[in-house]
Amino acid sequence: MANYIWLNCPSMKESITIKEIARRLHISPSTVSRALQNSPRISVQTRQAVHELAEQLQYFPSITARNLRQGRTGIVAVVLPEIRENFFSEVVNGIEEVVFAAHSTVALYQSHDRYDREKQILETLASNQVDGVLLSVAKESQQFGHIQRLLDRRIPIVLLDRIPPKINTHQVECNMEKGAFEATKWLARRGCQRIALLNGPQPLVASEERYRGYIKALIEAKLSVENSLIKRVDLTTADITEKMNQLLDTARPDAVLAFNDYVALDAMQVCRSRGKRINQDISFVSFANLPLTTYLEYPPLASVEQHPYKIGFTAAEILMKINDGTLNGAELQKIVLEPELVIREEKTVNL
Amino acid sequence: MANYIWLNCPSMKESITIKEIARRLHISPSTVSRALQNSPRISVQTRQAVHELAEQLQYFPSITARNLRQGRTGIVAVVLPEIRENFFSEVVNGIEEVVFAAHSTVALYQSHDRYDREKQILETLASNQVDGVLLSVAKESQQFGHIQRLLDRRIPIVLLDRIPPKINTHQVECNMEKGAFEATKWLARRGCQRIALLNGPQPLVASEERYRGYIKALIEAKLSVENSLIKRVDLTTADITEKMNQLLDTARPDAVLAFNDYVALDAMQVCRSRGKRINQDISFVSFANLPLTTYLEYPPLASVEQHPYKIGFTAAEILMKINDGTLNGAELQKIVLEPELVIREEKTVNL
DNA sequence: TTATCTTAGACAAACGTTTGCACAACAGGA
DNA sequence: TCCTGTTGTGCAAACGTTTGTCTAAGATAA
Repeated sequence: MANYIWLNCPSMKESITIKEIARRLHISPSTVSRALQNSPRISVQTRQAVHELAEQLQYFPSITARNLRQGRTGIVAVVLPEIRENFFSEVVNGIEEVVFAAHSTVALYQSHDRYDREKQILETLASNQVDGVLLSVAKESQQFGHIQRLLDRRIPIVLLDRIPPKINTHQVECNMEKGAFEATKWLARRGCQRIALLNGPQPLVASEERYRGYIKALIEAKLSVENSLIKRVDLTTADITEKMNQLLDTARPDAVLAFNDYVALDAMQVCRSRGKRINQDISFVSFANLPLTTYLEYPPLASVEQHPYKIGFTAAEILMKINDGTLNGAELQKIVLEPELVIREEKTVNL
Repeated sequence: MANYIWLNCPSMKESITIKEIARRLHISPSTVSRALQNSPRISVQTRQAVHELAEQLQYFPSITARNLRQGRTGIVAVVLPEIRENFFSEVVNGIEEVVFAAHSTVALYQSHDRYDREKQILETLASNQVDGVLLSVAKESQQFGHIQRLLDRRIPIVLLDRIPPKINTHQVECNMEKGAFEATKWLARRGCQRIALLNGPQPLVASEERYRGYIKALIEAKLSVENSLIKRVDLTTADITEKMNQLLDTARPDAVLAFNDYVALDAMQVCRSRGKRINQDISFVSFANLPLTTYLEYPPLASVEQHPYKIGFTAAEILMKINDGTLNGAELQKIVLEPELVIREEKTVNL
């Protein structure tokens, strides 16, 4: 109520446009437009006059109008499962760096790992006519028609990290087979003989990759592959606890390669509660290299760093290059980054 | 190169518009527009026909055109220090929920706690003509002209959590004075006599608030206020370590109220390395209630929950209500949420 | 029958840019 | 004098919506 007269005062509302500048300088809007773009077709005097007046009047171009005219929006949609996961917030960091530098805007959407939400988001994007989409699919998603529909609308998409099968578009991921291979090999070299794999859920490509790397390393190290040493978890604490207990009961592992740090941490709780000394009776290696592990009494001995920042950065770069024509959108970019095995200084229990 | 002829094929590029639907149904575009909006001015038959054809042709409205016409952008800019901090990613979650439901878009910007970056971002926003800004200022920022300039351009701003002085706009924060008060009182009731305060840096309003609540509780509990029990840290591990060591050397605290969970964790490392038994010889309480604390051997006994999700949610709601006229932008909203002291089940060292 | 009211829809302007084309003025060369 | 360039600018259309006003036809009432 307070200031409603003031708010309705029309003179305050009018924002100055190209037309207004043109009117004041007695020239045409097209001239002003070109002058602002520093077109060589406009004389230096006119250009200067326009720039001065624009500055003086605090002119800001209407991005909306420009977008409409030019058929672009300057918006890059980022669709991720959950930014509170450190991996994804780092991905966003990498993306933002590139997109901001290119004077575009990051529009953020979270699927919270739910298929229906992801679908709804992509449908929204179709009408928003974004310049491109960076997508990491939800854990839950099993069908991918929504992605294909966006591609059909000629919206460039770059898939990050979680790459669904059968979708033919640009992608950036980290070679987790190699990561699992290196991690397992490292455990074997350290003398571990019974290395367990606490893998992720079946449908995830990431689980498949880790499995392959693990097996490959066992073979190379001449260790036998035992099914009792391999478990899949659905990433809930309850399930992780159950499977870790099963491992301890039946397989007597001396090391565990965990799907990610969270799985490792939950599994370690189980081991501790059963009197095992972490990294002494049983060694842990996992994926992700979360910053929180620095605060742990007994963090995993090593972690496979997946370079999330670089994944985001690279994916965003591909999109920007496609949009400015540096890269031909028709040639699909499929980039595989190399992971890195980060070894921590060893902390063992000394009672 | 591959498909460039195909890409240039004009027939593929044309997206269907209201005009196209109108042409096919031999009616005018305005009728189509109104039909799509289910205007009662259009007959039921026509409405149905329009909807059917729109569906069949996969019509998506051009948000850009609509925005231009309606003088809005549908974009809410979110400017935060760092989304990898759990607090802020939860804030984003709350914001996204509201903004997405209102069919608007979240544009994300991170200042990385740097003043120059924050300034640059807000300048960009001025020309992008966003519908509103949700801002949590950078730790580094001491001057706030960039915020005022945005307000001068009639762009509604809601400040979150970190509220700078002298800026008169909407704000949502959590009452940290009360949080500190409750936390300190709880420690006192538990029998702690020498409660230290490991506070944040001077310029932060948040530090001031915690200080006041701490003092108030000490007085109420009839404990003496000792300067040697109060330290300020700059939130780096090095400084925290130094100040915690000073505390142990000179003040013999039996409890520590830490600025946030990270400060608490670093300080606890120091205590452990000096042989103190956490939550037995020295009790910890802090702010934030990070999820990582569930994985800790000895988490802080209690944490002051600041409800970041709710902060984001509330702030976004204010913005949306201002923009749809439910709320008058001229009446400033200053909302203070109540914190909550979360008590953990006690874990003590049992050697 | 005429006057008034409703209904369903059409017309056209507007939002603020950008850009292809036209054009006037002036120059230089033949 | 005419032709051809060059330079600087204006005109108008276009991007895809939304919305105020107008109209024609039919309905109702006097």
